[in-house]
Amino acid sequence: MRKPSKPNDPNHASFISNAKSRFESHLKSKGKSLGRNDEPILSLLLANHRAFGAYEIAEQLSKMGKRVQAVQVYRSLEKLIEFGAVHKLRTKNAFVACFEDGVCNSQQFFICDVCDDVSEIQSQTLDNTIQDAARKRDFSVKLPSIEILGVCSECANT
Amino acid sequence: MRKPSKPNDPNHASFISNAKSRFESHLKSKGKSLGRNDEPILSLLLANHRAFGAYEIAEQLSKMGKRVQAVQVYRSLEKLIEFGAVHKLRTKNAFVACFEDGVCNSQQFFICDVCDDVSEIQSQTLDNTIQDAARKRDFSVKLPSIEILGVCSECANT
DNA sequence: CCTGTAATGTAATAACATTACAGGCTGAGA
DNA sequence: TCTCAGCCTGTAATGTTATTACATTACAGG
Repeated sequence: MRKPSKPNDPNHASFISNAKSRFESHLKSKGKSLGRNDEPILSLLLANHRAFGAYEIAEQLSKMGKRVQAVQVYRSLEKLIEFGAVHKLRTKNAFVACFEDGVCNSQQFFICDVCDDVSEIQSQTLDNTIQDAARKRDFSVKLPSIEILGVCSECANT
Repeated sequence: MRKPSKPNDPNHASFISNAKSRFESHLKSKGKSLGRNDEPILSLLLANHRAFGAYEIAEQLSKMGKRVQAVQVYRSLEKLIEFGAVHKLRTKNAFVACFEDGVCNSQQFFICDVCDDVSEIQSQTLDNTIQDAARKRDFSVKLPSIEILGVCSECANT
């Protein structure tokens, strides 16, 4: 199983620039373009492995000299989410970068209560299990949201 | 597979009174008691198969002559959720009664985008799959939240 | 009666999210 | 090159969800 890129990975930098250029070409293909605010927001999220609230993002960027308000953050997030570069965690009302390579469709997260670390998984088994359950009840799945709260291994061992 | 009790079930009334008395004895066992607001809120939720926002609950009850504010609703909901009589849907910021018999630990929902119907399932397979995935990453699960948005069979056939 | 605990009521505010509107940039097509 | 449409931006206001703070009421047990 390939681990998703984390900020301490040696090739994290190249991962980030890849993610950005994928996003940009996606936007172009949809007649849109990379906005002035999109890049800093994506960077902030990619530089961390945890989720940020929208207002927290605004605050962080403002601290770094790039003054933005919440609404602008939400605008960028909307595009980023649509593309799959960012996911929304419903249990936290917060947003986290996607660290998977390529296009990401699934939405399966383990979220540590202690350190707030978010790790995304792509379990085909889990997907299949859900599809099976859905089929049994004749339910057509649009958007599965799976967020498992608990304690990660690092926090358990301290 | 046993279907959860729905408002149109012939034995729905007895299901409701069971749920209420279970909740009441649970409270007693914890040195608490059924509050003036708890019962109307639980009744409202049990009488419907969909999720209600907290403010919507407050509004409904107020209409019925029982004036309550959001904070009071949240207070009751907290108790009801802790007991397992009500679940919170994070994708909707809304609350739905638990229609399972007995104690409910799991949190697996199919939510219809069209009619807002919520159906809860208790898939052991799904639980196991998640536990497996968690074990692999040494993650200790506290609170899994699984909400599958889509279209239910009834809405698909119309 | 007094006291401690839980429940209640009311007001205010925090936290999260969206709408409305005015202005600015850019690129495709006349 | 002009220009107009579509997108992006900034600002303000508002809507929605959730919580805090504090004063009050209800009630059981000493």
